Amino acid sequence: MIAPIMIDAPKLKASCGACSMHALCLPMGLGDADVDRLDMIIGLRRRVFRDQHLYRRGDPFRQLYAIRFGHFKTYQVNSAGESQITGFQMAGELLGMDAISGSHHCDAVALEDSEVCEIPFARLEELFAEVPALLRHFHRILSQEITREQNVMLFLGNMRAEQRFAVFLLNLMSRYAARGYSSTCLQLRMSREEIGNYLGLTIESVSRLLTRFKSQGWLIVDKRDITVLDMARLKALAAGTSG
Amino acid sequence: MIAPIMIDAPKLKASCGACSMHALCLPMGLGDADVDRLDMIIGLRRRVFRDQHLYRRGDPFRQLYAIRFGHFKTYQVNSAGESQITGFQMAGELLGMDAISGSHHCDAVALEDSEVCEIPFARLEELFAEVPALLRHFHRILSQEITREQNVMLFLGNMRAEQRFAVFLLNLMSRYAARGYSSTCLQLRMSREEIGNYLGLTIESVSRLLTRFKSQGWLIVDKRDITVLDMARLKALAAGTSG
DNA sequence: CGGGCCTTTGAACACGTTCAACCCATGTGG
DNA sequence: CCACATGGGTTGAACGTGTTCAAAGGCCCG
Repeated sequence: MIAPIMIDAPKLKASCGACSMHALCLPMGLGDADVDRLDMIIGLRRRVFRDQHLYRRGDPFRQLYAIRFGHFKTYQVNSAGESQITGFQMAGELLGMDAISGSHHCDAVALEDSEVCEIPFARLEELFAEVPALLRHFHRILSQEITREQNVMLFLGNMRAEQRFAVFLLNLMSRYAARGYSSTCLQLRMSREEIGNYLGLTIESVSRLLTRFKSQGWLIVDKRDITVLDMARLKALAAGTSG
Repeated sequence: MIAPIMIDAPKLKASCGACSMHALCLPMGLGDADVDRLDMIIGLRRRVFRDQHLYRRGDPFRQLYAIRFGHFKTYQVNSAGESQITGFQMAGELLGMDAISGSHHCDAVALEDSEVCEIPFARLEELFAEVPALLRHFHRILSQEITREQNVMLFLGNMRAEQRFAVFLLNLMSRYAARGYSSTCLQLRMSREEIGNYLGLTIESVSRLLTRFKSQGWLIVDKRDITVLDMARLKALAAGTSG
């Protein structure tokens, strides 16, 4: 194993106030004064290149990461070495919450060249005491992560392939929509294999689903560019109310 | 729907100091003085009879619940009305963390007559400011819940029935062991159907698995009483290292 | 004894997997 | 320039795990 040679991007101080994600991210709902206090503890920005790890299972926990831009995947590995992708994360979302118990319990890898803000947790804890609104929002984020995962269990546990895939697409759509992007077009950042892994399906099944959705006229598919033509249909599939 | 007539058990003040679960539950690791402070905010004990809801999806969030004795299941319901059990909880475990974001996102139902402590969240938040160790432990609990769920995704997403079932049994075993019970015998508190639902299998599959494990001499099965005869085998199955 | 519920067992089926071949775009070296 | 390798994706055919449907067994409690 030879570490790839790469030049670290200059590490710039991050600023929540100036960040386009501040309405979705950790400072959500804070007043200007409190955002400033948060800014003071937010650490450096860190570039993470495609396929690079942001953290690995077993790494000691020091900080959370807020995604400035780019995309990540997190995955669990079982004792037989097989992995299960547990989520895809995009700008404005927080990474590393699985590690608050002491060390990281999953791996996080960049799907494309990305940038995160490092949030030293010890300093964040200090700030919690001074900014109760921040603590409250942090608890909401943790709670939402728990609920998000329960919804993944829901589709892994009792939906058929078609329904899982529809839920997956709609979930991505709505997250991009919340970030101001089109709510009918999207560019997948992950490979078919990664989608399949996440959905508990094989790459072939995902490929067949895409082909079928396309041939039914529900989607336009061009490599990783997806356009939804029949949103109602997709929603009906996701809801399980279409036969 | 007629609400069942039942006499509410007298609501007693809960006491962490006197509770046998205090080493596993919210007060874990706190000094006596801090446990006393926690005691002051812990609300009443509440009896929840078998099949009764502790909370329902959509209920406003006011408090967390610590299980004193008994067992619960939590489940998600999709728009088609199908449900997915997302976890089984036992004494010393916390319920309601999915709701911190505002309202409950799943249902919690008692598997047997049980008792919980009500922990008013607003008062807990006040206490966080005064007892940092409590806040830190609370964050650990939330984080562990996230990791637990990721492990459920792992088996729902890429294990075969046999392996899922082995993982399920071993998980129960270890949790009972942590509570001082036998690490080879256990009494299932949930029906075959509930196990199947949790594992993403049908009741028939669960029944066949039990029969097979029994006939292979790995388990003794008598209704809901399970005794493990070949622990090594079970662990190998769970790890996926047995062919 | 009878009814209800949970569980077990059997047989046919179906969904998604597995295995294999092929496509296509990209990049590399002669 | 072509030959070739590579990685991601698609397609087809056979297979297998777990489901579905159906029936029967066991147990509790009235």
